[in-house]
Amino acid sequence: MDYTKLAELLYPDVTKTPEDIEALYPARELPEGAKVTRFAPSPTGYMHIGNMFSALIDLLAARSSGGVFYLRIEDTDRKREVSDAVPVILDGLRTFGIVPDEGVVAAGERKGSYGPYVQSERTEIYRACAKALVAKGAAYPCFCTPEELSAIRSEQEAAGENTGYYGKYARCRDLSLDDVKAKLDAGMPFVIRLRAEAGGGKIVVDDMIKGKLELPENDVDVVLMKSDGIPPYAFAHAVDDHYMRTTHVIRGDEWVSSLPAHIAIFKALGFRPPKYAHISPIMKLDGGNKRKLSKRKDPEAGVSYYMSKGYPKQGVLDYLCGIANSDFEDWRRANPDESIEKFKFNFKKMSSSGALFDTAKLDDVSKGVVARMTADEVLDSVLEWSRANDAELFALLDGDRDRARAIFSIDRGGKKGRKDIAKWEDVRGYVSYFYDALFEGSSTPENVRPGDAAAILARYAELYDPADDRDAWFAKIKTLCADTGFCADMKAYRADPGAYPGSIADVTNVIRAAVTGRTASPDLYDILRLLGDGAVARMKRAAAQ
RNA sequence: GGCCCGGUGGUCAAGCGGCUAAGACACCGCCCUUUCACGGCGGUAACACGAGUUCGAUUCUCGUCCGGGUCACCA
Repeated sequence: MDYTKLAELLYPDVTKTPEDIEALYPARELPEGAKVTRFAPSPTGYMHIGNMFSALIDLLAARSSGGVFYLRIEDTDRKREVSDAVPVILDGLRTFGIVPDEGVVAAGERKGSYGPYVQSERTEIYRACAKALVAKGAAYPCFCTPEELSAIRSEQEAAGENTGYYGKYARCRDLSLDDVKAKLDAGMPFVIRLRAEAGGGKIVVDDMIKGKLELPENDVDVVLMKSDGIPPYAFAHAVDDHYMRTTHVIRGDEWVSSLPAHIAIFKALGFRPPKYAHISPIMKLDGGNKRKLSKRKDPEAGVSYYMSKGYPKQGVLDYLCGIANSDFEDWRRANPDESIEKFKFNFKKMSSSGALFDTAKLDDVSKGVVARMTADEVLDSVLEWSRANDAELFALLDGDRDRARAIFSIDRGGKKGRKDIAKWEDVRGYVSYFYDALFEGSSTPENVRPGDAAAILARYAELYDPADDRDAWFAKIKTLCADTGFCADMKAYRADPGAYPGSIADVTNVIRAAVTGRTASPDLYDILRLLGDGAVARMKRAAAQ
């Protein structure tokens, strides 16, 4: 069989060779040990948190080694393609601060000299490689129809054999040149398949995360070019990552089972495979069992969820970094203001089993991040978020920015970091009592008798003067205690709680609850000053009830 | 079902033949505090099970069980 003729028959118009292409993409000039990574999403219009996680690992691996992180669009499945999906990916990445330095860096913006970075624009390259493979006898055309293939599969299933196009089931493997010519002339569609080598043995791959992986050698004649002339994932992966000079392929571990086929393709092409890092999926607890976060069932599986809730980017990033390398938390404590790109990321420290997504932990990390922000940073972020997600809140805040800034300034700065905002969605509740439109009404602490509470409020409404400074203000609280029989000295109170109707803590809480509707809030003195007459009105109203 | 991978407190996790088995989140208690927080201190709580190897197994081997992934002209 003259494979060259077969190749000519299949791809008469292809004149380029893999060597020609090779010359176009010389080795990258990077420092020793630099990692070239890539995030390669398909444009489905949806971004999974797991995808973002792997993009983060790409970024970390590249940055911590002085390498390059690029983004490639894998749009080889025309059926699944969604229009305008690329901006969704880019937006998701950008709002969480993951910005590639090469490839498709923004909608309509490409950078780098290893492109094109969109697979649908690379068919010329794939065709040249496919042709060369056929000419070498390493690949061949297959005319089997989907019906024939599924018949083969059922036959194999019935016989209890492995499914796939291999061995005796690979019917098109040894078609003669004339057979091929006849089928081509008849206009039959075809795919190009890899002529798999014997198989039966084992291959060992040293995964960056999972360590030694012992896998069965590939014996399936996998599809290299689909009948639409576009390659499926595996072939595109091999040629793109080779020509784009990727050093480390980081992807979900659902790919490890197809790794032998990928390695076989690299080998057939004469390319050296990259290093692989297969990351475990992010899981969720469901009815006592762990399972992969599902796009259909779990809203929190989508990156858009975190965008719409308004999680600050550093909160999400830090949480994810903590999942990636558990010593990240210590590093963050030691370097509170450093960019995560400075973190010395280590593949070996990644877990080889799937981590459960812990929203309580995410919230805690995120609260820590927000607690360190200045009032202006908080205001700007909340404004930006609410503009798109909470029009009422935006109008309130934007209507008087100075007042909004003053609200966010309470207990902020210095060592008093309050941790009550995890995400911008929480802000509405946090500021509600500062705005009559959002105020939910006064309440009374459970451990104070209603009569006492009313007396405290009525008296304090007379006593309170917005002009008082902090000391004068507190002196009046003490006066209030004396007037109502409550104990002004916490130590004395603790020594003999039964002797008083309550303590100064109860007194302040009565006022707090009347004014804010809750028993936990930032500094009362500051709140009262911001509320002014409104606070007094609330106290009077609550006292009258 | 075949083939891979995994199993340390409720969760994330250190650990690599000998330890009172780290730490973080959550929870509980105490302290600090004019309130609420923050913070500090302390507490409850774990090596899936069974064999083997070994003087000694959380660590090594095998089996069981459980969990996950994958078996397309989808990625």
